[in-house]
Amino acid sequence: MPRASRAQAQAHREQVLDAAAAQVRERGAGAMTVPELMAAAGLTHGGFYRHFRSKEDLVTQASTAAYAEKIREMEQIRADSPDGPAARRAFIERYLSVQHRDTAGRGCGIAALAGDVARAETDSPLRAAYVDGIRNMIGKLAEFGERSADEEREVLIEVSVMAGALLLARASAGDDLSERILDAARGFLVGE
Amino acid sequence: MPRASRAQAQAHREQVLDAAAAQVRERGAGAMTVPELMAAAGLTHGGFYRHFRSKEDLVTQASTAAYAEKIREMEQIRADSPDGPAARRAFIERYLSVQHRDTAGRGCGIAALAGDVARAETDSPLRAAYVDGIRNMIGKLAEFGERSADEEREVLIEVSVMAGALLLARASAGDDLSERILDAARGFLVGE
DNA sequence: TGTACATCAGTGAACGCGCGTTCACTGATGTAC
DNA sequence: TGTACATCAGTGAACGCGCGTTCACTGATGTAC
Repeated sequence: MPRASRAQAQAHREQVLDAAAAQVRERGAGAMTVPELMAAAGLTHGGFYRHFRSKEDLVTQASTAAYAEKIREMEQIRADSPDGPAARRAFIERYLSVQHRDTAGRGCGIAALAGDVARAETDSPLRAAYVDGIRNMIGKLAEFGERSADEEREVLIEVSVMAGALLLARASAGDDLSERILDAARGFLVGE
Repeated sequence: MPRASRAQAQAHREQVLDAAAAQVRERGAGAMTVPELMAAAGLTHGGFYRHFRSKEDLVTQASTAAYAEKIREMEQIRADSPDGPAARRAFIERYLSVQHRDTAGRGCGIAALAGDVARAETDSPLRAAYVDGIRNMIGKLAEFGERSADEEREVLIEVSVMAGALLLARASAGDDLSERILDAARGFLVGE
């Protein structure tokens, strides 16, 4: 396959980026490799650098794509719901489900990448993308509810409970405790 | 240094383990290297395997040590406090401080390693150690408060808020949002 | 308590491995006329 | 619309690198008598 058309090349780029967006959440940037990601588009590793400046560049783009994906999902949930509170409830119930716990690759990047970004340089593009992502998520969540004066504090607590419960549930998956964490957080956020 | 005494060897082992317990929280298991850890005890890398079966073995022991360190800290706080609720308050305030956010290497392993353990095999020793650690932490936290009937749910929510807020604050450090997350969580857990 | 010997903590060179990245090359695609 | 040529997406061998791990070796420590 010595020369693909522009449309094909663009499709390859998107396949690699999509595979990376899943892998970075599921296994982390360190565990994903260039040959493996290129193979996801049916290619060999050599052509990687016609699409991305470096692996780090791909990781940043893939993370950004992961955050954007979640925002689109939130907008979809809002569109499918009769009102804000119903959207909020639907979002939280999906977020704290066993299914979300077990499918990190398509799940919330804010939760999945928190530990990795915490270890990144303070001025790294990865962190900038993350802060953008979490701001967007907070913004969407704020749109969902009619709220009190201390709106931001409430939303920040909600996000902390959601991300915290999801991460602890993932780390303790295989033990009863995992489901109990999800249940407790769900009960707290959306009532019995 | 061709042969150290048993006492010296034991001290070396502890220095390596201690350095690993800090590194695994601060940079993750993937980013810490055998030569670097041995250098922390003033040794070269070759002797590593007289102390540990493998790097993975060290990581497991270091994680376990990190969890135990935190439990000891909780017991210390309890001993220094007049009653349970005061201990709970002191623990939470320390947990959600900027200082704890900025010193992951000596901080809570449950929060720092959640993302890594979530990606470990379901039956790995790393995960078993983690579940032990989080159970201990939950148990200690439960001892701190006089509580309602739904004690476990309350404690699980508290732990989720704490770990979640700490992780999100670390990932967004350098931005205003980081401190606002810590403040919101602290306000929620210990009142104004 | 002394002596002779076995033990074993630590050394440092070496290994195989897989990684990210580079590069000369191929040949269909895209473009200029 | 056809033709001639430049472009460039993808190939696959090769690179340097640092990793975890092994191993023959050293010589002070620990032990048996």
